[in-house]
Amino acid sequence: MITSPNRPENEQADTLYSTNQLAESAGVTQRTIRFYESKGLLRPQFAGSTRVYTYRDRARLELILRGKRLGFALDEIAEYLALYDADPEHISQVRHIRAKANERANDLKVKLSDIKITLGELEQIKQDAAHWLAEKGVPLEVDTPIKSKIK
Amino acid sequence: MITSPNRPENEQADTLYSTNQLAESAGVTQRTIRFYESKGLLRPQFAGSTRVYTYRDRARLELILRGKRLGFALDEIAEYLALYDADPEHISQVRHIRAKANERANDLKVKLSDIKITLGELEQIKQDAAHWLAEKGVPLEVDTPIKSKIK
DNA sequence: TTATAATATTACGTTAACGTAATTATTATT
DNA sequence: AATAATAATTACGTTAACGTAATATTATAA
Repeated sequence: MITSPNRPENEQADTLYSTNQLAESAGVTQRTIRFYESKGLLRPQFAGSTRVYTYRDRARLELILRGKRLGFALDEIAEYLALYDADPEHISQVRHIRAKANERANDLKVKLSDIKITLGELEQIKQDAAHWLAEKGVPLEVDTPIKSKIK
Repeated sequence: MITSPNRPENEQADTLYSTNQLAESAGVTQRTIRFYESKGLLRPQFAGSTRVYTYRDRARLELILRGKRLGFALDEIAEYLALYDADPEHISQVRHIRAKANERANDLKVKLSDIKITLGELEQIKQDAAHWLAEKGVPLEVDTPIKSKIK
């Protein structure tokens, strides 16, 4: 109801993945996949005893990995995923989702600010270094044969 | 040389901190402070056997905590701090710093993009929820006595 | 149908980043 | 000087997030 992960355009809606395939396509190990399942983050279908993943599972995995890149713990990511899962019946549930989404957004705004500040500092460092090198009259980078060839 | 952390305006340049004071002022434990020292992230002065921290150490601690908020590991943060530490003699060192700063900036740009995407998704979730609630003709939030009082 | 390759299950191991004592100096206060 | 409050040292404990076998089941290919 609320929102659901989009199907990537360049991928068949009905593509199915084995554990291994899903893992490789995302650049993680099977262990990681089954670990996420054990934590309830992924819930594949089964064909007998073999796990079968759909593009939905793949999208969820992407969300998980993005959360990781942003430094969130798996249980925080689980909460985030729950915002997509819910097919809420009751008003209180929808309110809860809205509130949670808001919390999460606020967390992210702090990170956004941290990142901007840090990028500014890094830029400063880079400029200082560049000036220092310019004063010495030397190029910013070493002129490697490979680079000059590419250029 | 290159760049150094700024002294916070509203803090004396000569304020000194004990381990405990530094910890409390940053909202961490002494253990954390000494742990960071053991990893080489902080290098306080000593008065006898007692550690003495300056505003510089405090600034470094802030950098460390910001790095943590962004999901960086301590050894990555150590690399970042090294960009401030270095008082480089050689051209190769300055080039190295510039290159590292650039790498770091690129990492951060990925995170920045991740954050923006996620913020967009959260916004979508919030809007969906808001519309759903609007259709039902109910208010977005529960009207608590406290909130209405504040208002 | 047997060999080969994928999957699954089980379970112990590992690393980072501290937590949590317990014990031992130091320093400060009465 | 005795006591109390801080600080430091030492060291074992903990949690998250997997890694790394080892073994057992399928599933598939020859």
